[in-house]
Amino acid sequence: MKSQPRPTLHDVAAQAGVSIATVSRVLNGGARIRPETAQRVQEVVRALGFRPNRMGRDLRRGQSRAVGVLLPTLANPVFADSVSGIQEAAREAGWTVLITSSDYDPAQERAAMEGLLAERVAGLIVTVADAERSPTLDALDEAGQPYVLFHNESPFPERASVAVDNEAAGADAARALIAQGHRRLAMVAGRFLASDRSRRRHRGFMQAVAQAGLPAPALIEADFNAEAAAALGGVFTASGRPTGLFCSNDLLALRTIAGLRALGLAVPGDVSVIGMDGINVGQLISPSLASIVQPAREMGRRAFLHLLARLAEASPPAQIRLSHRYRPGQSLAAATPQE
Amino acid sequence: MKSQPRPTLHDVAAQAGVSIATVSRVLNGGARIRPETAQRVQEVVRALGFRPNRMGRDLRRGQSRAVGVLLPTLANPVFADSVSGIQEAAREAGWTVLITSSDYDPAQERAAMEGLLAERVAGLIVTVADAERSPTLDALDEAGQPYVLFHNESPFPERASVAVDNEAAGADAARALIAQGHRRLAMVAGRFLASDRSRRRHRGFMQAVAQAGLPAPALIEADFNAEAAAALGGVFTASGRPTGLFCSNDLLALRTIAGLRALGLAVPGDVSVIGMDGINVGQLISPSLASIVQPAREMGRRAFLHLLARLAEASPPAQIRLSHRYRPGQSLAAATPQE
DNA sequence: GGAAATGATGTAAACGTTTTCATTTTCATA
DNA sequence: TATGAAAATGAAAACGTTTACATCATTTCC
Repeated sequence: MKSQPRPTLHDVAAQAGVSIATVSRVLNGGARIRPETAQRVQEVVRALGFRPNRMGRDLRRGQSRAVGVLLPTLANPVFADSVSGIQEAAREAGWTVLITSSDYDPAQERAAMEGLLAERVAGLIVTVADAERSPTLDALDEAGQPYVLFHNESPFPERASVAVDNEAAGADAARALIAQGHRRLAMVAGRFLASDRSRRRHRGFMQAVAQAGLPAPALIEADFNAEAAAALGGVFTASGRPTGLFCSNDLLALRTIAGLRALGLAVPGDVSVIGMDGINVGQLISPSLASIVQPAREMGRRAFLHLLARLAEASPPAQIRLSHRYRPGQSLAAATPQE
Repeated sequence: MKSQPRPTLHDVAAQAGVSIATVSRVLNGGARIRPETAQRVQEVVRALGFRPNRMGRDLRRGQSRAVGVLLPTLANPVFADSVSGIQEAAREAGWTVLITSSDYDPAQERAAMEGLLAERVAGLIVTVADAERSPTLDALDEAGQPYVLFHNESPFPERASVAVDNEAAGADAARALIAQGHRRLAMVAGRFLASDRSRRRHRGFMQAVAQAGLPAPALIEADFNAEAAAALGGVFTASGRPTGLFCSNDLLALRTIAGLRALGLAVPGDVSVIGMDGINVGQLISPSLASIVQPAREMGRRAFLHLLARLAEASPPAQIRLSHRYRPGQSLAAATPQE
């Protein structure tokens, strides 16, 4: 079955005995049309199953009611959920969403962004590795492309963003561990402190620990792909090993727990672990994962809405901070007194 | 900073002292152009940072080198991975991917599909709840819209599809349990046997069990959102309760295991569990999740490539079956002899 | 009852490309 | 050098919309 040509404005106009301009006006509203004419047109539109051709419309308008989204990966549920939020808000507004992912690779990040620009998206929602030093962002600025940072925070106030307060989140993670009596802490970060997210969480974590008068936590950098156990080994064979661990995201926390298990350490028996993101599976597993929860879906919604506002020049760039919250889990238990 | 107007073919043509037709030809290749002219044009293109406007191009071509993807949800990693595969293949081919999700809701499914059609995508990759009875698919057929079923299998050979052999997968799950000495089995499905995937897996599972001469397994329908424990309670309080459980997907398996735990049953101590999909987190948790693995990413790639072939009318509709495989996990252990 | 204002609709240009067809240039051959 | 085929390029139409402007019909007001 070959797809027969879809009806155009001309077909509708001919059938309804009016001009294409009138049809267009009926469809777009806002113009004065005689009610009976409007109704007749509507009927033909329905009868023919007419849908405006987006290409013609966009070309004429000079804008494609589409936003581009650039994320590290969809494999991390926190991003998948964020995307759902974006899509939800976009659908309500009648916009289209183009999604690309960078797999944490700067080259792919740049290429994906170029692709979105070629698509003539009206604006972008981007999560970059490091918003404080990003060629990708510089290129966007230079091109004058409107965008909203997502999950990133920028030191430049003219760069709009939607994120949680990662520094405060790191601090809250520390306090959650400390409140359960943990005194020797450590943080596990992905292969980057080349990530502003990780860095901020780390900074907040360190500050809260220092404020509590505790010794400075070790920082364990564990490559996402390598065996987490290897990286953990160094810190955990030493005497006086940490009893409380903050992992910079939940997926990493799961890997870390698996690594600890491989080392013969029990969670939370020997070590308590808290992650960040609040992914759903964290609550299904045993021990359930304590985490600093990000409102991923809501963040997506807000990012889209803020971008829309920016595009309409209805609002100046804002650095929107949504609030995170601590979700207890079995992976974070009270420190054993003798430790 | 306002985005200044991007250069068009006209700008390039003027600057290079040729006509827009020549520029177009240089860019699209396939036409005979004097090398020196081509080079001059290329230089101007680079200098001006010209990128062809997709709207103009698509409008003229009458086709929007874009494919639409309709999935139940991105929250299930098996779909997120599938999308990555699609995007990867699409990027290589220079196509754009539009993603929508239905959240398992027929109304949203239909609405999302309408949205994609309005977008004038060239073709669709769709996962529907039930491919054997789907108004959505009927509508697509009627509109003459090319599409490829994804994760679905259709009884109609003219409907192209890319999926694993779900029936065989169900059978393999049964055999994996049986091979470990389990004799009393049950299957847990989501809120639907209104899903062809679940039905096929169920059918294969039942057949393999019957073939082994074992009593027919109970079917437990557990709403995804409700407490799985409730649904499980009925089967597991009775004497002679099952020792082997096949869950129709991994996410459901995780929920089920949590439900069993709530009932005071240990996995795999009291009950062995095998899921399906092979999501990554399954290998991070403890006990690790035994599963029938789908090659999600590869399925995505193949779905896109097959759709492309169909669009080019380079191949007739095929029902492509990719092979699944059994991945052992700690959640499936040998049955205790006395059981 | 006529002028002016208002309301409804039509005409045509424009958006940036690709592509058909016509035209010019090039170059080998007679 | 004249001829013509082949190669290179240009002119213009078309894709389906939106919208400024023009036009026509209707009402309103004196």
